[in-house]
Amino acid sequence: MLERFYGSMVRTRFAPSPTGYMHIGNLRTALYAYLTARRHQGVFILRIEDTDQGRNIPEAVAAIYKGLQLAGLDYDEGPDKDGGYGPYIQSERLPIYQEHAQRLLEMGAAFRCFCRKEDQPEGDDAPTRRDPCRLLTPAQVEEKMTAGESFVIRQRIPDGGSTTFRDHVYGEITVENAQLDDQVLLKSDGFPTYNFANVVDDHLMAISHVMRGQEYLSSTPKYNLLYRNFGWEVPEYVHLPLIVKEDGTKFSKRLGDPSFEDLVKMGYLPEAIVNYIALLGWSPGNDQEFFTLAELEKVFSIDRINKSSAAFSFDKLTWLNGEHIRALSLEAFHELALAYYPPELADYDTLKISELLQVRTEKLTEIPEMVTFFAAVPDYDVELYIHDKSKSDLATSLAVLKGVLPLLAEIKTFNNDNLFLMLKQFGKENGFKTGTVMWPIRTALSGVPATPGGATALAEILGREETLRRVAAGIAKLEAAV
RNA sequence: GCCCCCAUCGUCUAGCGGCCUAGGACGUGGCCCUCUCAAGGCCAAAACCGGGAUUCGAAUUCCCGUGGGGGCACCA
Repeated sequence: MLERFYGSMVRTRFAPSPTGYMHIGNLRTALYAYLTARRHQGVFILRIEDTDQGRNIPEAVAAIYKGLQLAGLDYDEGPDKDGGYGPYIQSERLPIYQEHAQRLLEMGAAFRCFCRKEDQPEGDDAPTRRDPCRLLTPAQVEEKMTAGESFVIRQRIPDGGSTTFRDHVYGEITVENAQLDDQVLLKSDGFPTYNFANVVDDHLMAISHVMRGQEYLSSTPKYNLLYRNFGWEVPEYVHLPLIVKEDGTKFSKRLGDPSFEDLVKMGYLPEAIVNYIALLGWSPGNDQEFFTLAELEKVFSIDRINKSSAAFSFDKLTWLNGEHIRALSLEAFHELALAYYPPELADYDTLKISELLQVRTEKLTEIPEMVTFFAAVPDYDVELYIHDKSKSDLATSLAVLKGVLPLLAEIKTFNNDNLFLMLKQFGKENGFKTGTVMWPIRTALSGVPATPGGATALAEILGREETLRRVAAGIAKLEAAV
């Protein structure tokens, strides 16, 4: 399906409006556009769509750069990377839109509309598709203009007929022109609407594949009419299915759903989010689910994009995040984990702690909770020593702890392997299962029912001195209870 | 209201007329491993929205219905 472009350059673009954050749907659009460009040795372009003067957030453009960088989507052309098709910020292209609107006016494909915004009907039903101003005579237009009345420029939709276009994922779509409205192309403030700017820019920037959300599907015929008016070749269209929540409602930042940046703050790795997002609406055709960006660049294909909307599953993202965490080198994971360790852990060998944590961490944010016991044993219930599976109860626990205390004090090399062998031997000699020996020690050392690593691993990290102190405290606690 | 789109396990999906007693993954349940918890291994429950039509044969093609989503802004 892409044959037509194998001979020429594939150029895709990501054209966000500066809202201050990277919406998940936008991230996926950017990803797919990026992957399509990379897959065909094409060019990926960043264009800023800041044509809504009432909605611009000053720092928002920086957020776009940051988001793309975080995701690893580097662009070949953009505001700060001139590729000869600039400017790449729409607010800097105003004369271009005005000139093109003028051409449309001259060929009769557009007209000036002097209606006041307040006069426009805004009901849910029976929208006026044909604007009354399209009937104004040149003299009337002249009169209103000299009177200084403000106006917008609207597209003149043909009265009859229909418009058909082909979309790569949705196939052929036909819409009656009667269904299309005389949309505004140029606002009264001189800025273009998205509907106009995207057509002009996509053509002028030689975009080969227009990739965007499915919400633009029904207005695409209007864009095609514009391309036809200008005599331009229509680009390839690739509309992407929506991303929704598991309850089927829209995934929206405004409704409290996290943005890309929010997800990172929640402890998800950017590469895991990118991996997960790639699978939301696309599948490789085999069973592989773990992908690095580099791998995606090799296998991504427009032909395998799905039509139906996909629900965002935090469960699956979390699992995939765990996969990415485990795929990290210990050093890389350690560096990430460091930021989540409480300062009290500084006394310990945190690299060893990281080693225990890596296989047990699904989200970085759950790290603090998993390691607090290293800093201090919480006030735990003595019942914690009772554990059926380990055949451990208060009596065995007390006996084990007491028997093991001197051994721990004497053992020459205080490390995981030696401790394990020694304690196992202790169990054998005293008729205890290994688990019966380990359970009370682990409990005394941590005060929590589950820890990253077992008794001996914790002991090694805590060191002989602290281990003895905690075991002694455990003995005291048990003696008080018995 | 009008127009457009979509429809396989709870979720993401494979399937592009016979290979389907519908495959994989997440999640869920069980077992194994085991020094707790994870990780890992094994197993289980779990789906083709409904009705017609085409065909020797339909999850796959067509039509109708139903359900869901999107659009109809001087927002993108």
